[in-house]
Amino acid sequence: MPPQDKLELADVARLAGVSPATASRALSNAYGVSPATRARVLEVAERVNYVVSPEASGLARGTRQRVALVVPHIERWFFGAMVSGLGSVLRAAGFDVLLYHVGDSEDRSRFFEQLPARRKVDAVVVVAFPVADEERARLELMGVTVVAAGGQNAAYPFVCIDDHAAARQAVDHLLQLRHTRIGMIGARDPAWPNWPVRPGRIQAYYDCLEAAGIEVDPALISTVDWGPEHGAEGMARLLSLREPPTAVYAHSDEIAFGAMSVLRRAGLRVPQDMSIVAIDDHPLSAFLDLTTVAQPVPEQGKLTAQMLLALLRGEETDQAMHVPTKLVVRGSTTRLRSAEENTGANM
Amino acid sequence: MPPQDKLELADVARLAGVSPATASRALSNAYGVSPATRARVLEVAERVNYVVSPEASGLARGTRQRVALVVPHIERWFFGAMVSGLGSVLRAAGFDVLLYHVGDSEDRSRFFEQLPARRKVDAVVVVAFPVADEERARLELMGVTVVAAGGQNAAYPFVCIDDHAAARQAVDHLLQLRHTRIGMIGARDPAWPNWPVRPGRIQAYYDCLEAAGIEVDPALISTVDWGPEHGAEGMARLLSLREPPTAVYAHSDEIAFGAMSVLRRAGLRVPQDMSIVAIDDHPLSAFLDLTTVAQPVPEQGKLTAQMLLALLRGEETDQAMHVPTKLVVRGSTTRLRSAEENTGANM
DNA sequence: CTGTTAGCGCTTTCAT
DNA sequence: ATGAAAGCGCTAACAG
Repeated sequence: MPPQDKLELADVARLAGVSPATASRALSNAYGVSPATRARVLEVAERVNYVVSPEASGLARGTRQRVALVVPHIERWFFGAMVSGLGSVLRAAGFDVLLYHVGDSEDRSRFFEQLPARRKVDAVVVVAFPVADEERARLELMGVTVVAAGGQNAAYPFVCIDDHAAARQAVDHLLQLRHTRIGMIGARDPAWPNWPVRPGRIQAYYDCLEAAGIEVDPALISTVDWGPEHGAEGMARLLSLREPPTAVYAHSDEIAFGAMSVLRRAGLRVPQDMSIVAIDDHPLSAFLDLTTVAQPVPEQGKLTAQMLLALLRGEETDQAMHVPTKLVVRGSTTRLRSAEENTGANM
Repeated sequence: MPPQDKLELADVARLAGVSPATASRALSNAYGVSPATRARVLEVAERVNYVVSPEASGLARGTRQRVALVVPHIERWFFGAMVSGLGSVLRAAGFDVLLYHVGDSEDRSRFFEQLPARRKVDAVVVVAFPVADEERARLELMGVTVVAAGGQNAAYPFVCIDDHAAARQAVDHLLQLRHTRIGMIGARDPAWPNWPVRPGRIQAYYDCLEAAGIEVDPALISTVDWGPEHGAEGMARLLSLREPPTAVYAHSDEIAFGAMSVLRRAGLRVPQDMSIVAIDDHPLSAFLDLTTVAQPVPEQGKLTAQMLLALLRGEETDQAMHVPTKLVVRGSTTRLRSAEENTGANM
């Protein structure tokens, strides 16, 4: 009996010999229905394969049970993993997930201009991207709870890693390996030019070097768009310096992958000729032997969702929540060798 | 004026000095409203920031304007890219995207048992996974259009690559490079044991070797779960053979990445000691110099969505649609060298 | 515990 | 071209 969805509550009620009201109560397991009646209604509903109309139910009860996920780059591991974590707890809580993929700045502005999620959701989660002031103003029009997953977003409660701490783990690792000429390949997001995506990842570089008494050489800092191809670009630039770094700290594993490919092509060995460390622990990093600072991504999604649910229940929650990161030492970093034991570090 | 969503059509109508009926017509740009009136209504709606209640509107007009995407592994590039393609055309057509992430077999059976999307969507897209018969039966209960993206699914209209052809491009490439001992690392999905995920990718191996007059050595076939860690496993097994292959064809780039890591650790060089080719053209493949058969993923998503929209409009469409693949030769494959010019190919 | 009665906010005949 | 009125399918008082 295919399009069984033609059956409505009234039918079930009639079949069960009760009023629609009672049937409704039985189905939504509210109080005030005798076990026998409820059982009968449930049995009938089951038998005829009945499901409530969410539109009607939502209209009547003024609820939506839906949350919007606004995601910039769904095809990237990080965002997918975040969505996966968010989704699992939201679904478990009976919420449906409406996905709004804002791949480029055009999608982005369309989303905030038109607010396609208006009146459709109880909350929105902005996944790992900074919300501009005007955008925040627009979002406000929706009048719903907003939280941020995987990126600090002063404006909303958020959960993410402590970028500064993570970056410190990376840079300190290099420092401990006695490197002093440490390059940094930083990432910006082309969709948000002039917006330092992860200020903490930059600041930590300065702070660590300073703490180690090393003066920052601006030439060693390369800022590129996100992505392996640009990581490659950044590395190439560093290699072209008269005095290249002996180690590089990349803002993300994917940047590092690109950097490593340039090194390989230049005939330089990792880690002997160049140490490299990054942040993320991408699923492929173990296979590329990349030393990195791991962050738990699906967990961040789950925590964000839990925070959101608490907020929706009207509970108080922290404005910020940080999850810990952990340095994973693999084969891409090694102790700086002194000049005499060195073999071909300078191109 | 934050929760502006309290305004209803009636308010707009009043403010514009018309009846709700007229206001409704004006907003849904139906016929039968004088330009002047329409303009006035639109102006008011705009000014007070009005949006229709999708629940009420949907209830009244019996429509949903939503499609469900059922996605197995959202954190993997392939699925994310597919979703991105699907989403862009669906959104452009005014549909909202409901995401159902079925990560493991438990999620899966829950999805098909409970059919959480019932009565919520106009269609469902199963993204790159085979639907079992019982599952199809359940899906039927929803009484909506179903299409498959990125994987053939005899049961539903679908768009995907021709696996057999793609695999042939890969294996023939190896054959042309004079390899004769060609290994295959095939992938199965742990969530669907005993289900050959991509039969065409296996069959083509047999067919190509046969066409080349080479007898298939079962020892050269290694079937593993999806993922780099298992690709590594598969490669290790092949390497442990008394007479290992000189080239390997992997079902997917991510399998190949794992395989390559094992080779590197074993001190074997790619491609000198082992050629390796795969299918996908993962965004990182260019940086790992992997020869592979590229498939256009977001395009498949777009095409699937277009096919779905056509179906929803009641048009006829092809039951199957194949997108072309293309061999991308990079550095992981090379001509088989004869024994005498060989250096250390046998562990 | 159960039935009756109003709506929820919008669309859509059917009149005018 | 516009308005009045009757629902769409369900839930939430309010009685009993």
